[in-house]
Amino acid sequence: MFCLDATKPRPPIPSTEHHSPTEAGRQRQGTLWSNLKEVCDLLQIATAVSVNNEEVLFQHVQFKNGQRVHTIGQALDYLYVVNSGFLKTVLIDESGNEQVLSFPMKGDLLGIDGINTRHYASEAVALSDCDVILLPFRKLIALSHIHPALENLMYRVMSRELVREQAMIAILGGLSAEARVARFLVTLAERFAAMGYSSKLFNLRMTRQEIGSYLGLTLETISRTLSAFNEVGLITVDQRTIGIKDIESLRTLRRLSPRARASKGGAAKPSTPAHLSGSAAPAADLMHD
Amino acid sequence: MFCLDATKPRPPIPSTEHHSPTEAGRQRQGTLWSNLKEVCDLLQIATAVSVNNEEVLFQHVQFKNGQRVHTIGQALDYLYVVNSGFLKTVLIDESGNEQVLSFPMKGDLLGIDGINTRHYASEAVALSDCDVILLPFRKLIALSHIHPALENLMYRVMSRELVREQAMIAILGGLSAEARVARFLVTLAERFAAMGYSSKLFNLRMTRQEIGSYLGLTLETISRTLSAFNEVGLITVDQRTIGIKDIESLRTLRRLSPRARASKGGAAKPSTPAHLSGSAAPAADLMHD
DNA sequence: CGAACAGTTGATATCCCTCAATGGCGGTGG
DNA sequence: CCACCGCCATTGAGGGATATCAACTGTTCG
Repeated sequence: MFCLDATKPRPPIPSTEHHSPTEAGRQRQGTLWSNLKEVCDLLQIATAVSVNNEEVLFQHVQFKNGQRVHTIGQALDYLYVVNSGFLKTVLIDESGNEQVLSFPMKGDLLGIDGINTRHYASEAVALSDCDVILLPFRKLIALSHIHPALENLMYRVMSRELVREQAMIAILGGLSAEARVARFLVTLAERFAAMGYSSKLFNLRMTRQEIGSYLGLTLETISRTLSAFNEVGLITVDQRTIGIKDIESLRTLRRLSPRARASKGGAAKPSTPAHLSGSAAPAADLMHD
Repeated sequence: MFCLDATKPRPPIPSTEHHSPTEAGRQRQGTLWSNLKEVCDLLQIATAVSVNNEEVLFQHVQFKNGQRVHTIGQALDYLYVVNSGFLKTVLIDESGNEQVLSFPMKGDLLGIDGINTRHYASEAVALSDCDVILLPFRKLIALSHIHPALENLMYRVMSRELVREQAMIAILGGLSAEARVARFLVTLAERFAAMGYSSKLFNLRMTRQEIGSYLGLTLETISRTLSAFNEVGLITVDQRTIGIKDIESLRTLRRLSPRARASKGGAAKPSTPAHLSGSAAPAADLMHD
């Protein structure tokens, strides 16, 4: 039902005992529920002490493509853990423009930006059908008093999110359009890999417009840059299907050489990727000295 | 007893003197110490329950201009609360370039980006002589078990920081150079006001280079933009001394009109600020539709 | 099938970066 | 004291990266 169709049929995670390969939780009264341990596992942080508590169960909720998990200003009652599916979080500026902040997927925690004011500061929208676990905030805090490992996990997840945003600031502040798109693809590939999906071939869940907003660029620049990467053989592009051909070059790319960017029907694709300039190969057109 | 008097005789410019008169703490054995309540007050979050604990004291440490409070990769032993002075936090990218992430000042909490990995993810450098309170991380967590208000405060401070970074991402992702500088000045003015200093006249603690890194611009662009704002009468500039003349226009500014930007000796400064285009006055040269 | 939306590509405009020269300011040492 | 030096800031000229505007195609979905 979830649609990472670009990959071969491979069970995404080393399947654990008592639930489906991709989704945590067990049926009860027609809805899915997860215990504390499953939630912690999902958050991907190696909890020193494994939490075992079968009494407390957290309810799953499904959201259809386009539905909002929470909106700006809404009172904070829950945090949310994504169990499956893809979302975006956005800020709406004073004149109604959307700024995409992140593309949460399986294992990500939503809502922590609302803890300070007790009202969500951003909006979370499903980009595909999603399965999300509800964590009643007050109950969660109470639980953390019983399970120090959970308290520890909360701090770490929030800190991790902070570091991610710092990295985003560095990308927006210092990198060229091409480098931003390259990093975006690498990060996406790594996240897919961490989820057990193919990191070589995947589908983008978001529009060029949304990618552009996320990276501080226009949709046309996203489209052009992907085409340029395709031209040079770094990736393949077909609409939203992306194939990663040379992740190492993407990882270190600072800027395509002018020749590579200009080429159209001309001398394209020599087998050696001398078209690129990355940190390892100091060339004349590097961005930072 | 202690002297958290943000209302009092205010030094118009917190310029060269090393310590402002608004410092918490009491002397003991030649060094300053603060109790838990003072720390919570400093963090500026209205703690529902006031924490009273005279037994636990936190040590102050002084840093001179240029000294580092913590560095990237260093083991996380403390969080730090700024009691006085000004700092920057920076990321160092793979080729040694500095990316400024924030300009912490009184009441800001440093080090939380290190909680996840137990190693600081960024570097904090003093931009003036600073007085900083050491919060031993483990002790802090232990204390939070005794004082629920402190636990609450920790979550809120981290969430607040997250929201600040989201705002930064939105600025970098969506605003023009002029709008970024304008927002920077407004934010700075508001923070000075919150600290009890003048929001109309203050000294920048950082170089144009550092502002540029922070805002994703070059030092020349910062300089030019400040000059342009000065030209139009929004601010006065003399080296690092900034006078705010029209904070409302700065707050809503999207872009200076081409005319205003070009003017040099020409028809400058009509008394009505029709030079500006902000969200309230839709003009032809707005950035977003 | 057609309308709305998503994506591609081209031509042009422009914002901001890069490179360069100059001047101010604060230290330091003769 | 003043010359000198390094760092910071200002300003100009020019170019390049990216936005903007526009046309066209492909896709989706009622």
